[in-house]
Amino acid sequence: MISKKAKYALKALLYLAKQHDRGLVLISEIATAERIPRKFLEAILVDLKVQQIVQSTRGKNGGYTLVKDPAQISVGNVIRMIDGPLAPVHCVSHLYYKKCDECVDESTCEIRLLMKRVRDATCDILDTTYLADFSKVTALMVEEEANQI
Amino acid sequence: MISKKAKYALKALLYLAKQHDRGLVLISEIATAERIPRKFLEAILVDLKVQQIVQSTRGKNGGYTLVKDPAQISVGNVIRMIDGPLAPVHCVSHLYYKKCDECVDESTCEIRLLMKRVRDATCDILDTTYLADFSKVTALMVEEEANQI
DNA sequence: CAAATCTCTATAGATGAAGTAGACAAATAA
DNA sequence: TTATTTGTCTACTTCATCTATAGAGATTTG
Repeated sequence: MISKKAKYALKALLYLAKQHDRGLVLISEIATAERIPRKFLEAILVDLKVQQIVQSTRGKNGGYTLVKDPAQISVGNVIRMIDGPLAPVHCVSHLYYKKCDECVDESTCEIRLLMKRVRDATCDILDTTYLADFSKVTALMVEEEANQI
Repeated sequence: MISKKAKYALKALLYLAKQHDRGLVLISEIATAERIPRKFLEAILVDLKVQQIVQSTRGKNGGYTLVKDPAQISVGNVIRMIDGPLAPVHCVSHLYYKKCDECVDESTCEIRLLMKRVRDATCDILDTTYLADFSKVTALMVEEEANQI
């Protein structure tokens, strides 16, 4: 299970992706639109700022915006930033690898081999899906492009 | 991430599967062999007993044994018994379905569609892998069959 | 300066994970 | 019957994490 925090982060980023060319977006606008507790969202956006996914401006007319292209922010990385490893056990994680305390011999652990398949299947999906791949986003972007002609 | 409890449950069941035809196995034997805290394992085995995966006998010469055939106990079900849903979000779980609090329209939620793919991929692996599928177990069973001739 | 925004620090309640302790009940064997 | 072995049950602890909330502070604009 991913945390609510990670889900909120995804929703917020998706919202920012939709508004990508409208400049800065208010925290409170995102919170209202996506029904995320405002103060909680603040904390999430700070995390995402530290990770250099978003940037912000203070003061009047301030707000948040994406730093990177929505086509370069993968869902997998967003979840990792908030929740940590996607793998079901630490011992099959690439980025958060840690040996199991109780494991006698990792190289022959059958559970590990099975969990590695789960990890790979999960990462195959989440690491190849980017914010820009969500159809609403792309549909909206196509619309906007059309409007710009 | 699955819990340690679920991992311990799997290891204990796998151990019981290996000893399947040797009758009752002591909690303390499993605990020592798999390096699981003994008292914690007790609690886990009670859970598995409630779920009718194992059965036990008290008193001298007592112990635990599997109730079902190792070829009929899937890893997915074991994890579900201990940890609950395999799905990354409740709203794509079959057995533990629950609507997301903040979701405006589930039918068009893009995150949901993506997570459904993750759930399906995970379940495809874990619900089709049974205790008997672990090679050590099967190898040992083959050996034992040979010895019985 | 006043208003609008983000920022930082602190706190808090609920929940669950992981584990421990100890008395209790049942089966068996001497 | 009694001692021993083994699982059972209840309760508790400790610690961490999740999900927030409150409020003062810093910054920018008009």
